[in-house]
Amino acid sequence: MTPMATQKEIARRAGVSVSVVSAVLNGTTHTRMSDETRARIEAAIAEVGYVPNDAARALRRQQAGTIAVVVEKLENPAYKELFHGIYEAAEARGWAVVLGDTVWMRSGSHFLARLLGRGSIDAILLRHDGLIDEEALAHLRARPTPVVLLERQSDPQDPWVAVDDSAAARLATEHLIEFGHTDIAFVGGTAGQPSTARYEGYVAAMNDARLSPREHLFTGFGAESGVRGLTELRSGDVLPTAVVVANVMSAVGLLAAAADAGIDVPRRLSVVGIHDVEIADVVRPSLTTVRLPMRALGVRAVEELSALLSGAPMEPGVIADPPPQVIARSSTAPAPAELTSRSDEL
Amino acid sequence: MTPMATQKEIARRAGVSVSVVSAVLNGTTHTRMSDETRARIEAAIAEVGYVPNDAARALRRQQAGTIAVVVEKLENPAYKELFHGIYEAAEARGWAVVLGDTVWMRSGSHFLARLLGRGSIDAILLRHDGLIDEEALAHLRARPTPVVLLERQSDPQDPWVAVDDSAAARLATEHLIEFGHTDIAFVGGTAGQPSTARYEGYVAAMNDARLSPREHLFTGFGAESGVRGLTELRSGDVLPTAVVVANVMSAVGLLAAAADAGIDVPRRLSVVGIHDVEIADVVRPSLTTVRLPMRALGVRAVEELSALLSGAPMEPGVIADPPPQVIARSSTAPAPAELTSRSDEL
DNA sequence: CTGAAAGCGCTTACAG
DNA sequence: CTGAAAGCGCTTACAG
Repeated sequence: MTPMATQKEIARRAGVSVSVVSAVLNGTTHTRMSDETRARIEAAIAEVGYVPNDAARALRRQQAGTIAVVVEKLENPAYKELFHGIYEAAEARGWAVVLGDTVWMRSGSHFLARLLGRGSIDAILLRHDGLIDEEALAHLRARPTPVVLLERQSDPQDPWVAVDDSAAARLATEHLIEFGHTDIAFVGGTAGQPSTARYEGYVAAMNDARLSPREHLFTGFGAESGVRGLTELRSGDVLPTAVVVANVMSAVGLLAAAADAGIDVPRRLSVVGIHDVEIADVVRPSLTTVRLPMRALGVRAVEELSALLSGAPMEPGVIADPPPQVIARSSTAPAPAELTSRSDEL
Repeated sequence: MTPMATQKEIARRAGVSVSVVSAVLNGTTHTRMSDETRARIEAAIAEVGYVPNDAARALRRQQAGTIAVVVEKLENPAYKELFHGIYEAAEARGWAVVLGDTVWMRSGSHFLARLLGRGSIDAILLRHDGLIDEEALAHLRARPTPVVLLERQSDPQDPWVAVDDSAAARLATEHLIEFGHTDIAFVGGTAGQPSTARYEGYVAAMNDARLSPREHLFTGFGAESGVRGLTELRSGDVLPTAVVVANVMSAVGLLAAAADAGIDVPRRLSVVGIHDVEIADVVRPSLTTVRLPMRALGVRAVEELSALLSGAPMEPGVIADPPPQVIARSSTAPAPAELTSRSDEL
């Protein structure tokens, strides 16, 4: 096995020109050749253990066959299904997928350079919750590399696809309302998509039920955010009987904080998290969540990218099918009777 | 801004040859030139918004400046720090990092092709727990692309670095022994690294304390594995008073199963998980863990890769500094007195 | 049915 | 101080 064999070497061994070697490798041109020639070439290919040079191929074809997926907080378990969907759809189209975290995209990083440069990445799928710096975003927009955003954009200068965050929060809220809750809070996220869309869904559900929505408590992401969320709720006049948490890890953090504070979930406080992930099923009490079609989001995103690359951009939009779905577990229950009637007490 | 400007276009605008353009871009050759020329070229570069073509560069330089990191179960929270360490060390050496999951590496995938091919990936960091198929591994080994394994190898034909899994499990076990436990089980993982190393550490600690180790319960990974682990433990004659779990998510799953079964953690059963991740602090009872230097592992792995690429391979080995460390939380407590003396009861 | 040649965009000896 | 040229490994019209 010759480590670095090229088509030239194969051509030499098989006594043909590189054109023919390339032809048997790609099957695009020179399709007609004698079986004997083809066999000789295939033997030589196997003999040297040929692997193509992707850089040369990318340069010549003017496309790398690779797309990048960049998300904020790679460790977010909600991305598991998203990645799977993206991977499957990309493979089906002949693309390799590479992943990265938005924190790697800081100005001047080699990672960013690879995204901005041409030749090694054909397109980018980007999901962020507002923590990415504007400079990096501006860099991206200034490049010809297509970028599809995995979140709703009010100003659709960038193509985007998104799950229905608003509907998800609406469902979560309605689930609580059906349980008789009237004082429901909304906690978590930052000012920006997708948190804002979720808050809007919550407000809509509250308004529909003629209930007063509370202010959006921007506590950020992660378990710590849930802990802070409960602290803020307890520092108010009245502790609500239920809370919608913008993010599943925050919801788990809020659950822990409630346990530590001796607040009984779900009897005194019901909790719903957005995004159904494994951990929701594993904490105690188990967490009621809203399942969002993250896998379908990944598939749609790749389709959008594909359309974009072929010059036929699709309508940006929200994934309607499958719709978000409440997964009821043990963290939600009917509102405590004594509180819904009088609405006081800590 | 001309979307696809090349050095040729810049040279034309500045009235120089591409050699000089390349020189100001890279600063390697043609270092002496008139300030006026340099200024004119820099102006042209800014004017067209030049970005290099990475494929052309990679082809010419015969290196891509990108390393791939492939792990099993991307969603494992223990990787968060590992990725961070790898990223920092790689950036410092001028490499971009791309991530992928081992399940993407199945034969014939475009992702695998990109790893196997030359030109776009200079080297690979690979971590797996035995779930990767041998065929993919054989493919990798047959290529000249350097691979560093992020786990201990008994047969060091591949370079490797690893955290001290054995010491971690030993510490976990000793922590329980200090609490007076004598009947301690070991649950989780598969037959293979790093689970085996952890089991060995457990056995060593038990032997040192003249206690009888139990059999390794191979239940796999993830929360489900912990649930199965508890089921198996309960189906035995005697439920141990403590358990070391090979994997932190499995430990959380075991905690949930214990709660559901009405087994009091930590008063009836103490639980320790390997790997300190955020979730350990957020479940209730919070989970005692052993913290492993995953960030240092990432840094060392990149150093090893760097040495390998420069033809001076380092000694493979275990990261001794910082050493593993027990993070005591609420899932471990002194052994129940009535059980350590009589050792029966369910 | 097969080969010679151009060219993707870059870097780097080499010549002047 | 600057330019012309070769060549990295591939694909693809084009010619025969």
